[in-house]
Amino acid sequence: MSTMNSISQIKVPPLMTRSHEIASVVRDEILRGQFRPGERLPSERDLAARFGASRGAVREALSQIEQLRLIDIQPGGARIKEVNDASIAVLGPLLGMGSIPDADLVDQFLDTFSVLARFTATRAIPKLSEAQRIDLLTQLDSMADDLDSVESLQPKMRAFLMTLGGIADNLVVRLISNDLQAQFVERMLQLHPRPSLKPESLRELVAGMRLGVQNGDGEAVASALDVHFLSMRALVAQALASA
Amino acid sequence: MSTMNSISQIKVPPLMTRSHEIASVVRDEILRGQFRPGERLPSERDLAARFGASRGAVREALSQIEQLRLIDIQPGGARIKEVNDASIAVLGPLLGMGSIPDADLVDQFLDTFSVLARFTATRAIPKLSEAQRIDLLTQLDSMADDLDSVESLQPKMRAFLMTLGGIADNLVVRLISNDLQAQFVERMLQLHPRPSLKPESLRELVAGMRLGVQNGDGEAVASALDVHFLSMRALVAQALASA
DNA sequence: GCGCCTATTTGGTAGGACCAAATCGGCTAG
DNA sequence: CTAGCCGATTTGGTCCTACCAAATAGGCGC
Repeated sequence: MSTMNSISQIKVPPLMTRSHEIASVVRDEILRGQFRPGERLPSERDLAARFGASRGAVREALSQIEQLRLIDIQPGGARIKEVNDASIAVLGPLLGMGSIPDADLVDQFLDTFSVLARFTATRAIPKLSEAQRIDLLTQLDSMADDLDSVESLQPKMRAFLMTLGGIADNLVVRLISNDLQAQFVERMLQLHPRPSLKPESLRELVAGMRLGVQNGDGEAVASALDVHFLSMRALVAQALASA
Repeated sequence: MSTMNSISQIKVPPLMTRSHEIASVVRDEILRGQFRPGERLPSERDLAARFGASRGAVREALSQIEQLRLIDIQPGGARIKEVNDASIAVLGPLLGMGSIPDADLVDQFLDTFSVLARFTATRAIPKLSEAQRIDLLTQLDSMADDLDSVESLQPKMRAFLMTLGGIADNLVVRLISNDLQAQFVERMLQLHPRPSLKPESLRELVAGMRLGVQNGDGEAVASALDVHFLSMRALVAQALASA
């Protein structure tokens, strides 16, 4: 009945409940380093009073922050933990704290993402079925059509990588990519000025990947991706510096 | 005052509260596929009745499951989402569901982890300071002493990789590794029969990494790790098959 | 100055109550 | 008989109060 559901539903404002509000505020305070690791968080009752909320709402909020491994809730008090030991889910908040994202962090993200893309490619290409190969080639040909418009290429690129991920069939990497996607991508898209790759670079990327797919050469696809992400990183660094 | 805290505290039973209990049960039911994506979860009141708990406890539990991106809580009802779109934090529960971990999933984990280790090595080695190089060599020499005892080598190996991670200085990878560690490692250690690598293989690994560290050759260290993880995967697959 | 014991604080949990939005049903109009 | 509307019910969101057990902190006694 609801087939359109699986496509892409409208971006509903994520229903900011009281507990999510409180969680995001407290979470950001922790990420900002306003508490030393080991230190005790204010009591639930204090927080409730501060936010003018019920203890229930505060408890839900703390429960969420605990999932980020930012705090350790125990009878006696919740204690702050090291940010370095937290969950990957803190990356998004960490990126969104300043007015512009931290350049180092963005670069680390791109570096990491490129490695995961390379990984996916090298695992997927060798086990391509003929149908899958044709599918990928079709996608690449479609990408070759709008190399100058970053806006229309990006979703195709994303779809291509998703297809590769499906073929590689590694749930671990897939879930990692989910998280990175959830944490970063939307925030990256708000970047101004938007970094725009030269059409020649994009053509090179698509052509390189196409050749690799055709020859069943995963390393070739991976190399093309490497080059692409390298120039991407340079451009983003430049964009962030000038912002 | 509490310096021993930072080393390694006793494994306190993670304080299973009512909400965590409920969360883990419901979470596992979802992971087991007892609900179709899009389907509605039983209402908070129903769950409370079923578990003999208060609605508050159930709400905290659902709030945690929501953080895993397994459900979507909305006025009108909480809806199940695709497991494939969930957070990386579902890996642990996914592994721990059967009596023995799923062999494919474990293999995917090791494959992924090896890529991250390789990544860390290639990024860390080129920017080694002389002091850091000596530190790493010292650690490797210490590892060379107990090659036959997997129990004592493993923590040293882990420490070595952590040191590399600190040098590579990539927060994204570090957080990913945190999650994988949190999800997998303890569950892997419960494996019976425990896979035990041959001392020769371990000696090869340590020697290979040592050479790479000495020459500032990140690719060499990475290759040694590759080989190591490959034999590891073979052994684990074998152990899981015979279990 | 040190250690023990109590009073207080803190998280854990239950239960009840109210609101607004979403859902579901039956009813009505075409 | 169908289609659409409207109201009753369900559901999540939030608050409040109360009580327990464990941890903490502070004062007392040695």
